[in-house]
Formats: sequence, C-alpha cells, structure tokens
Amino acid sequence: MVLSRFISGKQAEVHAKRERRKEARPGELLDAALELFVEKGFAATRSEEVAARAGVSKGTLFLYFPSKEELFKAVIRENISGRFKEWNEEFDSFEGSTADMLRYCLAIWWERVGATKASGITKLMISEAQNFPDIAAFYQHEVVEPGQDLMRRILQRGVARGEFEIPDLDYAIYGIVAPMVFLIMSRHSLGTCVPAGRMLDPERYIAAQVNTLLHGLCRQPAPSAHSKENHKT
Amino acid sequence: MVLSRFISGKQAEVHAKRERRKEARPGELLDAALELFVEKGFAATRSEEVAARAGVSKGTLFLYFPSKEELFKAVIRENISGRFKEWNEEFDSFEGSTADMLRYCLAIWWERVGATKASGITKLMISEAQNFPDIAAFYQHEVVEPGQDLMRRILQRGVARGEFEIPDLDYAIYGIVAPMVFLIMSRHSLGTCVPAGRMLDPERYIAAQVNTLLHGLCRQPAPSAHSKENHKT
Amino acid sequence: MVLSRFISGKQAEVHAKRERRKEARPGELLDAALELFVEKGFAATRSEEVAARAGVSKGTLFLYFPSKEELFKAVIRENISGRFKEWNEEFDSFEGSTADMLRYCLAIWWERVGATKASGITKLMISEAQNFPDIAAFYQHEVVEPGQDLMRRILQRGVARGEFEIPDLDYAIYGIVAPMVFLIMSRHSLGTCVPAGRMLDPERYIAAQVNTLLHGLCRQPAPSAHSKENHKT
Amino acid sequence: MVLSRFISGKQAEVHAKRERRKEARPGELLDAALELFVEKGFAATRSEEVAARAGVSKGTLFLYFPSKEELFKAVIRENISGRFKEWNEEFDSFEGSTADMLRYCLAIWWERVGATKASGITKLMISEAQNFPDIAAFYQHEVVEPGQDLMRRILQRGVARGEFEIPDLDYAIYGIVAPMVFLIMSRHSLGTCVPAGRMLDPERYIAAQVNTLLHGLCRQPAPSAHSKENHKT
DNA sequence: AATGAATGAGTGTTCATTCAT
DNA sequence: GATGAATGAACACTCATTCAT
Repeated sequence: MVLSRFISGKQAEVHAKRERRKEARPGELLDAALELFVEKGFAATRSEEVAARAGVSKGTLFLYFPSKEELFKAVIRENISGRFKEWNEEFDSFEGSTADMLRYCLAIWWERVGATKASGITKLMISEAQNFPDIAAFYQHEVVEPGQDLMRRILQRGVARGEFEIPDLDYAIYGIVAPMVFLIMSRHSLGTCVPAGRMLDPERYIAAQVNTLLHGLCRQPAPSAHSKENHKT
Repeated sequence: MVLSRFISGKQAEVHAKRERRKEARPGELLDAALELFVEKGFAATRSEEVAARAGVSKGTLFLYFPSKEELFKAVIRENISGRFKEWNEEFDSFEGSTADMLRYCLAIWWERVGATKASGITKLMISEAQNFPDIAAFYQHEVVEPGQDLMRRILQRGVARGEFEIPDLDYAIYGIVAPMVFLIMSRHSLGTCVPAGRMLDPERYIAAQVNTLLHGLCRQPAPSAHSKENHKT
Repeated sequence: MVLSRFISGKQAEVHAKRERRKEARPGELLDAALELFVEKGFAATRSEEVAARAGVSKGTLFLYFPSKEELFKAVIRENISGRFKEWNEEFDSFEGSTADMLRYCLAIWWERVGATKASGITKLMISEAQNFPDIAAFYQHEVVEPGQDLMRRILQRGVARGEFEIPDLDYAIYGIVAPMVFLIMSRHSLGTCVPAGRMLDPERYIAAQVNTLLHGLCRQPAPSAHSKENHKT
Repeated sequence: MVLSRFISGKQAEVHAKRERRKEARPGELLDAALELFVEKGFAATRSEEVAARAGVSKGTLFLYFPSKEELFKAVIRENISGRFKEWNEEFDSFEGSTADMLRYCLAIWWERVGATKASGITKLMISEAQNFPDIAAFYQHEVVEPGQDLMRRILQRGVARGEFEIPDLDYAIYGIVAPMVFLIMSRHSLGTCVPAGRMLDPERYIAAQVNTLLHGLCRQPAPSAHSKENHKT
C-alpha cells in the first residue's frame, strides 16, 4: 500500500511534470522562435534550430504549429498584447505634470517592453513586414496605432494643460516613438557589433531623449519664476 | 575611305554599346539586389529574382559576383559612399546659425540619401547585421561612426557658439539620428502597409522633428528680443 | 506479464528492424557509390543515382555523408581494410615451397579481393588519384606499400631458400603486381566491352601468369632429378 | 612599289603565320584535351580549361569540335595510330632470337608510345571506357587486338623456333601486356603521388620484367653449353 | 575566324514537412 | 504525444554551348 502509493505518487508526479511540460511546449517554442527570428531573420532560421532551442525534436514543432509560417504568425500574435487598454487607464488616472507623465511612460515602457523579449517583435516586424503583409497590417492596427494614439493623447494633454506647445501634433508623436524604436534596433542589431563598452546605456539614453524632447537643444531664455518644469524636476 | 570609316564607326558604336552593357551590368545587378534584399530580406531573395529584375539570366549574375553572399557584400560596399569627407567640408564652411545648419543637413540628407535607394542599406544592415558581422562592423565604422561624428560636431558648434545647451552631448546625437532611421524604416517596412494617405510626408516629418529637436515640446517663456533663433527663421 | 512481454518483444523487433535499416544505410550507400564511381567515374556519377541505387532518396544520402566528396573518401576508407597484417601472418606460417606460396597467395587474393567489389577501388584510385591526392597518398601508404612489401617478402623467402634467382628484386615484385592490376582493369573497364566469350577467365589467367612468372617463357634445359619445383606441382 | 611589296610581304607572312596557327589549332586543342582528360578525367575537365591550355578562347574550341564529347572522341581517334602494320613488317624482317625481339619490341614501344603523350590514351580509355562504349570498342579493335596479335605472333615465333615453351599461349601474352599497362598507369596516376625518388625507372622496370618474363623467378638448373639465351645476352 | 558575354539545363545541397515507429 | 529517419521541392551554383560582335 505504502509502496503502491509511493509508486502512484511518483507516477502522478511524473505525469504532472509531463503535463506541465506539454502545456509549456507551445510557449517554449514561441520563445525560441522569437529569439531566433530576431537574431537571424525568419528565412535564415531553420525549423530544427527552433525545436532544438526549445529542447524538443523537429517533429514536435510541427505537432504544435502546422508550418513555419504559422509559427511566425503565432510568435507575433502571442507577443502583441493588448496592453494598451491598461495603459490608457493609467493615463487617465495620472495626476502629475505631462512632462513627468512622459518620463514615467518611457520608463515603464522600457521596463515592460524595451528590456524584454517583446522588443524583438518590433525588429521582427520591421524586417519581415513585406513578407507577411497581413501580419503587418494586424501589428499596425494592434500595436502601432494604439501606441501612437497613446502618444497623441499624452501630447494633447500637455497642450490642453498649457504645458506643451506643439505646432504639428500628428507628427510630433514620432519624436517619442522614433527614439524608442531606435533603441530597440540598436540593441537587436547593429549595436551588438560595437565593443561592449560602447553599447547604449538604456537609462541614460532615455533620459537624454526625454530631455531633448521636452526642452529642445536651443538654449532657453532665463525661465520666469513660475515655470512648471523647473519646480518638478 | 568613307565606307571604311563608316564601317569602323558602326563597329565602334556597336562595340561601345556592348561595352556599355557589360560595364553597366554589375550596377544593374547591385541595384536589383538592393531593392530585393530590402524588400524581402537576404535569405528570402532568390538569386534568380535578382537576375530577372536586372534583366539577365541566372548564370549572368554569377559571372559578376561569385556568390550570393559576395553580392550582398558588394551591395553594401557599393552604397556606402565616403560622402562624409565632403559633408564635413560643407560643415566647416557653413556660416549661418547652427539651427539652420541642422535644418540644412537634414534637408540634404533627405535629398541625397533618405529619398534614394541608398536608404535601403540602413534597413538591410539592421535586418542582416547578425548574419554578416564583418559587414556590420565595416558599416559601423564607415557609416555609423562618421555620421555620429558629424552630428556631434554640429551639436558642439551649437554649444560653442552659445546657441545650444546640451547636458549629455554624446547621447543627444541620437535625437537627430533616431528620427532619420525611423523615417527610413517607415518607408521601407511597416509604413508601406498603411493606406497611402497615411504614409509619412517626409518634408513635414523632418520639419516637425527639427522643430521638436530645437525647441522641445515644453512651452517656452516669451523670448527676449535678442533671441537668435527668432531672427533667422 | 506474458502480454507485456509480447508487446515489448514486438516493439523490440520493430525497433530492431528500423535500427537495422538505419545502420545498414551507410553501407548500402557506400556499396552503391563504389559501383557507380567505378563504372562511370566520380564526376560523372550523380548523387541522386547513388541514392537511387541504394534505394533511398537524394536527401537521405546527405543525411549520412555531408558531401559527395566525403562520400568518395568514405568509399575508399571503407574498402581499404588492413588485411595485410593477417596476410603477413599467413606468410610466416606457410610451410610449402615459395612457388606454392605464390600460387596460394594469388588464389586467395582473387577470392578475397579480385573477385569482390573491393577490386573496384583499384580502378577508382587509378582514375581519380590526381583529383584526390590526399586519398591517393593514403591508399599508397595503406594498400600499395604493404602489398608490395608482402610481395617482396615472398620473393626474398624464395631467394633465401634457394628456390628463386632474382637479379633485381625491388623491380621483380611488379611481375606479380602488374598482372593482378591488369586483371582488375580488364574486368572493370575495357574488358567489359569485348564479347562475353572473350572475357578473361580469371583462374586460367592467374594460372598462366604464375606459370610464366615462375618458369619464364624460355624453354628450359632438362631439369635435373632433384629440382624442387617438379616434385611439388 | 617597294613599299607595297614590303607590306604585302609582311601581310603574307602574317597571313602565313595565321594559317599555320589556324591549321595547328585542332592539334593544339587535341593535345591540351588529352593532357587534361588524362590528368583529371573527362567529366572533371572543363572545356574552358582545354581552350585555355591551347591558348585560345572558349568559343574557338567549339569552332573545331561540335561538343565536348566529340572532342573526346577526336582525342582518342587522333592518338590511335595504325602503327601496327609497320610494326608487323618490322616483325617479319627481324632476324635475331625471339628473346632479343621481345627486348627490342618493348624498347621501341617505350620510346614511341610509353614515354610519349600517346600513353595517356591508355589511361584515358581505361577510365572512360564505360562512358564511351563505342569508342572503347573501336579502341579494342584498333589497338588492343592488333597489339595482342603482335604479341601472339612473337610468342608463336619463339615456340616455332624452339626457343620458347608456352603451355597457354593465348593467356601468356598478358605477361607482356600487363607490365606495360601497369607502367603507364603508374606514370599517369598513383605513381605521381609517391616521392620523386621512388618513381619507377622505366628502363630498369622494363629490363626487370623482360628478364622475369624470359627466365622466370625459379632458379634454373645449370644451363647446357648451347643455350641460346646465354650466348646472346 | 575568333571572341567572350550570355544562357539555362543540370547538379550538389538544404530544409520544411511527413510519418512509421 | 514524441521522435527522427526519410522525403523531395527548392535553391545556389556550374559549365557546355550559343551567338552577337
């Protein structure tokens, strides 16, 4: 009895572990695929490599994804989270200056996206958009547009509160987006070829970009006493 | 006599036409390859397609380039012009305000690089850097660093002349570089998937970025009468 | 218990069959390759033919050998058995006359090499030596030299025992080697083009060569009563 | 007048040289082809190499030979001389001992065939017989059979004159043929891979083979006073 | 006649995908 | 469900052959 319980306990445990592995499989494969697609490009990545990195055999990959192309699509879908609703809510409840909000946004973005594997998606989409137009359209709709909308709302808030002065608001948003995209590209591509010491320091990079973004390069006349910015920072 | 001259003239002409074709071939192939590599990626582009777009047969491609990989390298090399010396000279002789200089720089960059086929190189390098590390290092050395050096000199000029105020100069240069890279990426990748009317208008885009770059988003206190910027623009 | 044993027995059997096929593959491919390389030459043999003759698809060939050239090298290596040690031992323990020894040697050479697929290697090496100099050197060292050493030992034994009289021993060995090589060439090459009835009969061929080798063409003076040779044969 | 004669003289001279070259072309091409086919095999030799070694362009080769295969056939045909009639006549008028005749024959063969480019044909035929069966049959008929007939006539002469004693005459001829073929193979193939000092010395090789051929390896009883051989050599 | 640029059928090799185990 | 041996379509690259000059 004790023995049998031990045995069945062991079996159950094994079974459970297997189940866990089984359920984890697709995720592990998607992670492996994301990494490799980002590193080497979709076409240059072999299915077998993906399987190997996920610790399974070639055949198993095709058990979960009917083709390499479907794997690609799944990689994108999996990593395109609809986080924007949540962020929009944070936006609504934010109470500080819009400059602070922008700083906060970028810091959070770095923490939750830029520094994570998810940032690889951006590089992947940029590299493969032309080969997967439907996915690109989906990404455009699900990620790019909501992202830009959020940026626009931030800027509009700044303008509405008299903090910002923006002649061309629709295009000003790229002043925020471009540095983030550039940072990702740097970390996933050319930046990896420079000597380690000269790689971009993300925090410093973001700080510098926010500073330029808010105040510009031009020397500003001596601020009057009630300038909001100077109080806050 | 006349006849013989006519004949040799004709032969020379024909010969010249052939010669011209032969000499033009590599360029035509490089152009075709650049286009296709940018569109579809290196691995996903078939040699035969490159040849077909250049109007020759598969075999002819290999008459001029010993392998697809050498073709890739030649595409990069061909399009990495050492234009920076020339630009540095223009820099030295520029006499206006540094803000104007920046505007001028971006305008001619757009005209000479951004709007041309050469801009595809940037997308190509970003997509393939990991697969061609030696080429990436070369590009880093020949294009990225000189470009960043030029940006740094511009910013330093602005600071030296008391026009700019820049806390972190080394990282501020990305405020100029990132928007340009983003513009290129947009035009060669995801941007091509949005409805035609919503594609970025480059002039407007550059104007907006320069404006943000110079003055920032934050509303500035009423400028005093002798502000340089307002005189010039 | 019985059932489980039956099942595992069946599985083991099936597995074994698969294993056997998998393990047999390289050998089947090497055999097919040897045949075709001998028949048509290395360059003129298509990889797909080799695969087809081994009963597998083109791709499978490359599962076992990374390239056609490696296949060639494997074919040679596989068939260059270090049989010479064994033969040298037989040599040491042989007790009859050296003439008998020579007859015996050629007979078993025919049986174990000449009549088998292994003889194709000689033709192959002769045809391809210049294109695969490293393999040729290996063959020279592993086959040619040991073979010639063995011949030399036989002749030396004959001389030492007063049976043979050989003015130029180093070159006399070719009197044995040349007819064997010729026989192989005949069977693998030109000889296959003559009408079936006129193909060399190997036993008769070997007998005739041994006879000439031992006694020469010239009519010999009536042998004295104690001549060894005449007793034995 | 003088001038014009000079010119036309010069032109004629140039023309003559051209003519000579033009007429020499096919021969130069055949020589180049023979060398390369022998060295590398038919399939592994590129047409362009042949042309290059003959000092002409690729196109010119096809001006003289409609295809690579026809070139091969021409190479063989060109080098299969019907020298056997002439040799048969020498045979009829030879007056010495048959042993001397054999020595003379092999010496002449070495001088006129073995040491010349023509010997490459043998290697070529052995390598390619299976791929060019009609050529092989032709070679068999034009070279192999006449050669063997000549050998047979020599042996028959020896037997008829009471000089030779040959149990199996039809197969005894290979005792002469095989060493010659072996010598050729050695010089064109594996032999080229051994250190220079260990290459076969043809004269010594032939002498050794003839000696074995005539007297065999076995020590012969003391010859009686009237043995022909001992007088002559 | 001679050239050599151009061709495209042919071959070695890869790799996504299948399927028997 | 998992495996990995097997497949064959696809692709890089070669080279005999053509033909405009």
